[in-house]
Amino acid sequence: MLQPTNALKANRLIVITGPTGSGKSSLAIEVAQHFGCEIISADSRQIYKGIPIGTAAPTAQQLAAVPHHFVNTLELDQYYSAAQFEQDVIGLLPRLFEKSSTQVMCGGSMMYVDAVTRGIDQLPTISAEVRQHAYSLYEQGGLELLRTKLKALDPEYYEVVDINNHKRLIHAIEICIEAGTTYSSLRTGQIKPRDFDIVIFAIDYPRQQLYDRINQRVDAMIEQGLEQEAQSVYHLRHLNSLNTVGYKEMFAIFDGTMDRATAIARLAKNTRVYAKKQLTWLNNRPEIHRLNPTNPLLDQLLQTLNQPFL
RNA sequence: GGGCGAAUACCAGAGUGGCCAAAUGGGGCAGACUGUAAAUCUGCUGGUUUAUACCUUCGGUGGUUCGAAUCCAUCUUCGCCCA
Repeated sequence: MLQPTNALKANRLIVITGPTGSGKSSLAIEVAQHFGCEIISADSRQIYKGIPIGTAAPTAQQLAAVPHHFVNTLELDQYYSAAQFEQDVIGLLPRLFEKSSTQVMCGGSMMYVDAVTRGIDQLPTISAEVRQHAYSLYEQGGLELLRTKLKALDPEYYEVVDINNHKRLIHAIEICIEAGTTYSSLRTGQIKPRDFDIVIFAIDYPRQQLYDRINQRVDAMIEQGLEQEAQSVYHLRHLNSLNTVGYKEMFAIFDGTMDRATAIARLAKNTRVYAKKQLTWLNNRPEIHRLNPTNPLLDQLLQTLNQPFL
């Protein structure tokens, strides 16, 4: 059933997402220029400083052409999350809407996109002590201990978690401890209403073409000096922000565990795998408008926006 | 010309009479996902709409055997060694 959501609200957020290498950034700039607005980046890695090449962050020219938010703003050791992103974006948008009633968000971190477009549940922030405690459980007793612990803390959630995924187990345990209640009682899964319209687009390349583009982009990154960039942050390799495709592979070269050619091939492959995961996520969001890259993207996007019912 | 070794699924590579449609890795495909998510985790990967089922596979052909990827013969190709 089509809902007449367009133009009901005063403001509108255009979201451009899709797999890595599909050309989101340049389309976002076109769209932003068309509407005279700014760009909110929804990218969990471009937000960090010092890793522009490997994360294919907007270039200096692109940044100069349109103001970008959430790019190159955090130190590599700073904690950040989808929930913080939601809060930050929702906090920023009113100010942006004052300048233009249409704004653009662009990025492939699907959880970040969801955090803004659908919202995520209110959960307590985990203290360092609780986090450390949860991880020490894993170190001491592995998955088995985590399972036992979670089963006692939150039997309901235990029934539905992926019990092989230590991150999920740990996180659930953390929340139960921190909140003093069960994680399942805090999981509403409800979509938060927003006071602005949301229209989401993704550039839909045929798989093979997308993979070709990714392979080319990896070569370009190497030419631009990805290896040197990785070298410059090598000493911080343990940070989550660097547990990232592009850096992991370069670090393996420095470690001497992989030769250069193998590492580069692996980087390309891991990027393809990442793109596939994004596609899987996209497949679960039928409301997203797919743009056909063989035709002018901006035109298609504007045409969709002009339809009376979205 | 002689001697030896090898040929296994998309690739690499185990298996050397039944528990083998065949380990494992790579690659490929598919999926999950509510707080570090470019993270983390899962399934499939000979065919048959389901399968603890059946069928077709382990270079070719022909044998031995109740039973062969595994043993024998022979052929083909590749590698190494002696000429």
